[in-house]
Amino acid sequence: MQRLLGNLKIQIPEQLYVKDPDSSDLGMKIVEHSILLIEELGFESFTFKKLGQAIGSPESTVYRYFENKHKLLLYLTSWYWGWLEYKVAFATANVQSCEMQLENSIRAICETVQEDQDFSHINEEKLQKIVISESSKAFLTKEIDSENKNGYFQSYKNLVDRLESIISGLNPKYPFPKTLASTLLESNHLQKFFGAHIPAITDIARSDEDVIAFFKSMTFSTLNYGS
Amino acid sequence: MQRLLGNLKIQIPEQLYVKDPDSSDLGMKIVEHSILLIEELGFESFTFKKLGQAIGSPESTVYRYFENKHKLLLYLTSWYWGWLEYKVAFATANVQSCEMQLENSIRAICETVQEDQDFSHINEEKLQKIVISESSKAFLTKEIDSENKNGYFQSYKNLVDRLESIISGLNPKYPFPKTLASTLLESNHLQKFFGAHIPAITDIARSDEDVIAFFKSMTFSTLNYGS
DNA sequence: CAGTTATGATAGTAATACTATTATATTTGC
DNA sequence: GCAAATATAATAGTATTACTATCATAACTG
Repeated sequence: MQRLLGNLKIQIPEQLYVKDPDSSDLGMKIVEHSILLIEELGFESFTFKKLGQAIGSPESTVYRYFENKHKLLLYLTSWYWGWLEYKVAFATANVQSCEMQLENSIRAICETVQEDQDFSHINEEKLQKIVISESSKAFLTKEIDSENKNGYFQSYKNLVDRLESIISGLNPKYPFPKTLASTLLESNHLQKFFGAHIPAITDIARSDEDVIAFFKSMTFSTLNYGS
Repeated sequence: MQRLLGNLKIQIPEQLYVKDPDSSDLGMKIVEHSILLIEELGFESFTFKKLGQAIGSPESTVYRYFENKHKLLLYLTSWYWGWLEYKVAFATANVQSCEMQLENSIRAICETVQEDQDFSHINEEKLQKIVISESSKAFLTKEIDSENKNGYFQSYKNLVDRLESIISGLNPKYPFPKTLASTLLESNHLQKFFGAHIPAITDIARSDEDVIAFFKSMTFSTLNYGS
């Protein structure tokens, strides 16, 4: 998939930041380098102090944009979900056949970002790696209920809704369209991670085609569209 | 499922502990209360200091059994996988039909532990909740490759192997038996978590029957055993 | 009963995740 | 063009975490 529209801003729930990082050069630098650093160090070893060093600012400056690193992670994952929803929308636009819509969506979900597609300051390739390894830590917390209530997961819900309607378009009687959608999204990450790090528990090698074949077969046969 | 055999010890890779917690009363108390505390506080807020307070020992004592809380989590999840493998083995023993074996396995995987089945000092109900919310944190780390090399995930692999052979028993030509197995295990947790905390992204209510219906349909249709 | 091992009691340290304060730029409105 | 507001830098400080170390005592073992 080629470059997306140049001047399109991905919406992030404003509860996730103190000050919109898109509103200043410094804010964008914070986001840009947080992606580089989290990808490099892993989320546990990533700190605002290190991020401050990377951008040449004191850590207190970072705190003026994000309350803490958990919210920064939520911000980054929300950006990714928004971006992916956009990719799915694009991949299904003007496609008549529901089957083709779903197939294209699965490809969009499973496709490994190949190189920085330069959506401004965001390195999508590294962001995708972060999402694979770290995104579940954004919701697997004791604060999940209040955070969900506060709308922190809106971007994820939007994406699931879009996938749900594509799935239901193909088989309106299928009783688990959302479950299938969220399973596709999360399992894609897990299988990619297993393929790269615990190969004994998956048949997926490193190519996207394996993952796509698995999820296509799973999805279409579950929906009784035998693949 | 009723109580398992009384004097059966679940094997845990010995790299995961400094001193076998099963070898002393204090060790078992550590494991017992770590389950209660992690379930109560969540893994992030759980500390060895709090655990020490809970058992009336200084935190240095806890360190004599476990190097750090990450390894303790690996120990607990390994115990759970070992226990689940045992449950699956039991649920499929003497069952002739491959279909029935797989169905029973799916039930065993998805069944919510109803009450403490009192496998000695382990509260399986709470341990299962921990596995649902915290187990992926045990592998989603930057140290995954060396830890995998060191055999930290052996219990998980054993379980996946067992499921794989059941799946392949039903359809020997299916190319993704391990992927399907690990997807079942992980997605079951995720969907239970979503059902309880982010209901907008799943169709699963709180009953096990929904999850079982979803995974049965997914599994059998993928294996061309149309359900 | 001596020797070993396990545990308790206590202290200490570097790093983390913040919060606070003050000074200095930079931008904006008039 | 300047005062006022705002953003950032510089620096300090604090409670907690995740350990490590030391020494005394209790318990078990041969």
